[in-house]
Amino acid sequence: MSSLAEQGVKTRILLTAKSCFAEQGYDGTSVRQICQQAGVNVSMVSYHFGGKEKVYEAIFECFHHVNQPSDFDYATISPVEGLVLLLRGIIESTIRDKEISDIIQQEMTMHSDRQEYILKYLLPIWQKVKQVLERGREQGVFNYSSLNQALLLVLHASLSQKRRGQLESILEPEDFSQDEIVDQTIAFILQGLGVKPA
Amino acid sequence: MSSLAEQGVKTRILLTAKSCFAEQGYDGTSVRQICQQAGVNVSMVSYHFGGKEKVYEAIFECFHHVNQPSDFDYATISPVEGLVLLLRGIIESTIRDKEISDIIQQEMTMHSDRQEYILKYLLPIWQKVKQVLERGREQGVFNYSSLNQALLLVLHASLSQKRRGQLESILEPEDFSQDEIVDQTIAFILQGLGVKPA
DNA sequence: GTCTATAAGGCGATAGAC
DNA sequence: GTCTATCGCCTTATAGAC
Repeated sequence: MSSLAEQGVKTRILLTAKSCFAEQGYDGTSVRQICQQAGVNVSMVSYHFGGKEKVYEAIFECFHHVNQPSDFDYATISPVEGLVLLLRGIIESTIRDKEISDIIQQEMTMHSDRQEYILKYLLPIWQKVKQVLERGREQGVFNYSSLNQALLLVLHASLSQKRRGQLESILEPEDFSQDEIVDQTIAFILQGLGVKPA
Repeated sequence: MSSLAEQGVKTRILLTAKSCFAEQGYDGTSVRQICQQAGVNVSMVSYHFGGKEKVYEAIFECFHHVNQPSDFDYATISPVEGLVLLLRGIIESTIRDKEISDIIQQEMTMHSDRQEYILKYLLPIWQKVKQVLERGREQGVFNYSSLNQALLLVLHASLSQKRRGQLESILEPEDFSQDEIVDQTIAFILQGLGVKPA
């Protein structure tokens, strides 16, 4: 049922494009390649989406939900709990949909016009992280000098899964479950922020 | 003296290409654009380098020194000191030459053939970081569950400067010196690894 | 070493047939 | 909704003049 071959044309284009953009980048992927790989005629991209750029946008409209911050009430939970919730959401979404997360990572290092589009989805989450960090410092549970630097460090650390592929050759054959990896990442970040173990 | 206009043709191409690749990616940059921006005839790329791909390789041969690990003797320094030395080298090199560091970051998320070329320069350093982490855990100064995960976290945290541009809109107008930023990054990582403050 | 001119092909997009 | 055929542009690379 979820096999590519059984999906409709529009979905096949969308899923194939997502995979290609993630592996080769936007400029490194041609409309022709997407369509060939999706088993679809070249003209279908223009017909169903209106062009290559629109396919790109459609990918995000379709899959942005995976990266949405969980809503919580500041009054009822502590900064540490809030941060853990946010981090868990961010880290799990990068593991759940590696392709989207790769596309985002690529676009963020380039200075493309497409970046603006992506930021629309990411900034609200980053803003939340920032607020939690600030509140935590006010309450004395987080200990850092620069709010900016802390925010950057926290966001980068939560992307730590990204380079597994490249480091494969020097990594150990450990096996931790996905949940354990998420927990270890969160623990590292909390320690880095100077949170005392409970 | 270091103005682009006063350099030789080969150097102008190299510097301009580095800037373009960093901003737009390899596939997003054309030979024609590089040459126009460098004030040089299109054919000069083939003549001096042998093609676009060779220009890319030449960039790394030319600038890899900035990312070389400082050599130190394991017998005379502690794991913490060794890690600090390595991290300082990595972090400072990403700040010193943002372009190279952007190019590396782009290529690492894509699955291109060019990646192999970059890894040649990076793996030795990552290997050193891994060894120091391992030794530190044996001696009880580092505290982490998964060596792989610790390595990934440390390497990602040391790239935390990378997203300043995108986060600009939500960052505070703080001003810390470059040295302070490096120190804060290292402090975060050490704390994350469970190192007790001296 | 540097230039112009051009080759050979891929690109995104679409008009028009079915 | 899907296909073929094609347009016009841009790409990398180079042959040959100076």
